[in-house]
Amino acid sequence: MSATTYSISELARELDITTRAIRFYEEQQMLSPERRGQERIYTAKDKVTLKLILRGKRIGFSLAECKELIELYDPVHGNHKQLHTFMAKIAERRAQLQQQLLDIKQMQLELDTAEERCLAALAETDKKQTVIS
Amino acid sequence: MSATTYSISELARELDITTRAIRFYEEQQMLSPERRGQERIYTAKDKVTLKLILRGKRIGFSLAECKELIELYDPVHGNHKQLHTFMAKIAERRAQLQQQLLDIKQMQLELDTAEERCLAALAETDKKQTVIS
DNA sequence: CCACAGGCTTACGTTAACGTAAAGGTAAAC
DNA sequence: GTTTACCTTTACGTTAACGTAAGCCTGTGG
Repeated sequence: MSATTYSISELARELDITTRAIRFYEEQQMLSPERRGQERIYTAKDKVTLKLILRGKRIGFSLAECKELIELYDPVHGNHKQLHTFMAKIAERRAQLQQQLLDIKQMQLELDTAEERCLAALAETDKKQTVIS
Repeated sequence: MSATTYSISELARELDITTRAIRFYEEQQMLSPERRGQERIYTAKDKVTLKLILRGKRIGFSLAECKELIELYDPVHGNHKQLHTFMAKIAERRAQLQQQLLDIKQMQLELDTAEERCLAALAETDKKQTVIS
């Protein structure tokens, strides 16, 4: 069970972020790596957490929201009331994601027509070019 | 052809944003409404532009990126070279959107399991509650 | 007449998410 | 033994996207 661990710069390289960013996420209590002396030692779980953060960011969540998402996967929260609020938040997120899906599909359609217009415009100028030359 | 127009606060109400935000978008050259004296007069086209901005924001684009998107719909750009760069940008966006779609679907799956775990935990505590009471 | 609702400009304030620099500790390599 | 390559902490700087406040103009209803 020799658990694989990472140094901060290893993780940074692998995930293509800066060490500063990783330390910042720790400041924000989204990570709490072990220490060997002063040095931070990251586990596979920490790496998963970081990936969750990055994915959250890609779909436009704030770090605070990402933190909430991470906490959903943390089995510490046994409180009855908390579970209910979490369920509510999950529902919220779900609705938000649904809206984003619609937005993205709409945007894709529009990129289609934008691209077509570009191509048409290019064909036009090409025709003129041909005539002139 | 009595074109329908809007005052700034009408638009703000309808789109659920502040007048400050609308003026800010104008500062950023994303809008250029007509004026009647000092007052800004917005057309249906302006409203469409605003909606584009808001949708762009929902899927995580910066205002600068939204501006580029808007310019894609602006028929002013007849330059050959520009059209090519625009096509490149469209391709970029398309890839980005594709990644977002994957991210969102993954996130939805994970919300599913998170929700299940919540429900399971609730069921557990409920059982105990029943036994105790 | 004047209060009031809306519009305008100018300008400083704010939050998020890091960037960047300074100053220093440690361990292996040359 | 001193460069090199990491690591650390502390702290001020920066950008985006508005918020907020101040001060002023303008039409309109009571």
